[in-house]
Amino acid sequence: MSGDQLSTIDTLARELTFGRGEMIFQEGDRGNGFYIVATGKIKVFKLSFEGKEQILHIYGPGHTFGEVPVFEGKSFPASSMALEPSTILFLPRDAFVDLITATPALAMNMLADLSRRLRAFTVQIENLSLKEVPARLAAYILTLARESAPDNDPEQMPGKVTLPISKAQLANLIGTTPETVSRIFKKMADAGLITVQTKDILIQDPDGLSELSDVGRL
Amino acid sequence: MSGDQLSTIDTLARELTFGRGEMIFQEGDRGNGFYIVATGKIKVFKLSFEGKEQILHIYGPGHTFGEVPVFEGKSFPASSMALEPSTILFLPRDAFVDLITATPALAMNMLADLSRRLRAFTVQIENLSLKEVPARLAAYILTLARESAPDNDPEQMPGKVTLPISKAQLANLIGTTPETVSRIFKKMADAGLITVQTKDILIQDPDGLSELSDVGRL
DNA sequence: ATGGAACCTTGACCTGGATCAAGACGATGC
DNA sequence: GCATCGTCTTGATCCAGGTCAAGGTTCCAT
Repeated sequence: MSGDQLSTIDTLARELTFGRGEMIFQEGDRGNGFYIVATGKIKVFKLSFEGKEQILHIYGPGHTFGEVPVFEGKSFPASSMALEPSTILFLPRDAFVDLITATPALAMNMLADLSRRLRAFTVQIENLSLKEVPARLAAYILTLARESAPDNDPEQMPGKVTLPISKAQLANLIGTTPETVSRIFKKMADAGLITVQTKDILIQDPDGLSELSDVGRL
Repeated sequence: MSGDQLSTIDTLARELTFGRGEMIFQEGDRGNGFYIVATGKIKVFKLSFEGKEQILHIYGPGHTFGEVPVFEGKSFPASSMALEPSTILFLPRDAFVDLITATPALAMNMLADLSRRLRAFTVQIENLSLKEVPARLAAYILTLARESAPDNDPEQMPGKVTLPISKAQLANLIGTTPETVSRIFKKMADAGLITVQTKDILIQDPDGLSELSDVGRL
């Protein structure tokens, strides 16, 4: 987004603060606006009938979320909660729709953003239905490493990553349980792929990890 | 879309024909345009390393698909194949981007369309990770029934639906195997929920089905 | 530093559903 | 009508990973 667009948005937005664990919206709520993370970290997730959780996204500063109902009408398809103390900008629907209608470049940005999100879901569905847990975990570690590489240059992938969330949240994100995450980390370590030190993961064998993320058998 | 927009699109589009089983595009292909189903039926899907398939969408006449690369740059995140002889309109990227930039209403339509698709993926992820196969199957049957209800009025849900795809494709769509689909249909019939006659499904107990789609235990 | 609350790990057990293999059914052409 | 091919069903077996239960760590706040 250009600086111009951002400053216009500033005048439209209301700033909200949430403590760790506070709900931002609930699945089924009528959405009359959407959100931008200013500081902190939030998750968007679904709960099953029995209370099991599947995380759909985890977003930090700069990310927008909750815009599906803005464009589609209807209600939020999932719920959202602050993972740590966070400040969130809320953009009311009507003013934003006016703005985006008047600003083709903003509309194109929004289309690109939703498209990226569709791609991300595509990958998540592939992971959940076509890969086993070891492959999903390997893929997650590699994604983390790639994201934190300077210039996103895969050649500069760091040898150490730090988990940005608890292992329990990580389990929910990749569609499994904390117990299983723990066991697979152990197996990966035994196989010489990584070393786990609390929240830090040393990547011993990037190629091996990469193969595991495709082939999936440990 | 208004008639005006459609006729403009007509002049931009190229018409393509595909036989049953023909590929429309492959995951990773550079997308320099997107598609509208004119007649026939197509699937969008991912393949695993070992060749297992997960269907992401099945689309009939009127649906657009393959627009993610148009807005995001990059390549198709999944592959697409004709399920029956189909005619497909292809819209080249550049002309369409010009048109959408000049036509705010069209941009809003596109945003609404992508938002609907995000919602659909949200449901699919929920199904894959939070529900067991019986619940997914029940949900699929109910979705079929609701879609074919007059005016989409749930009160008018028909007592019979006809599967629009083979049971093998259905299995791929809900993330399981033909064997399992067969067994669960049998159990549902034994429980008095439905009767299966080849491609026709008589819905005996809509409420029971609905409960199964939430609670998931048969 | 110390007590407590999250969070994480490990073990034992169990089950949903995948896989493999073989037959039944149904549609299509000859 | 009969052979053939694709689609579906049924049975037997197996295993990834979920669940339950019991310690072990880490991180705070006091």
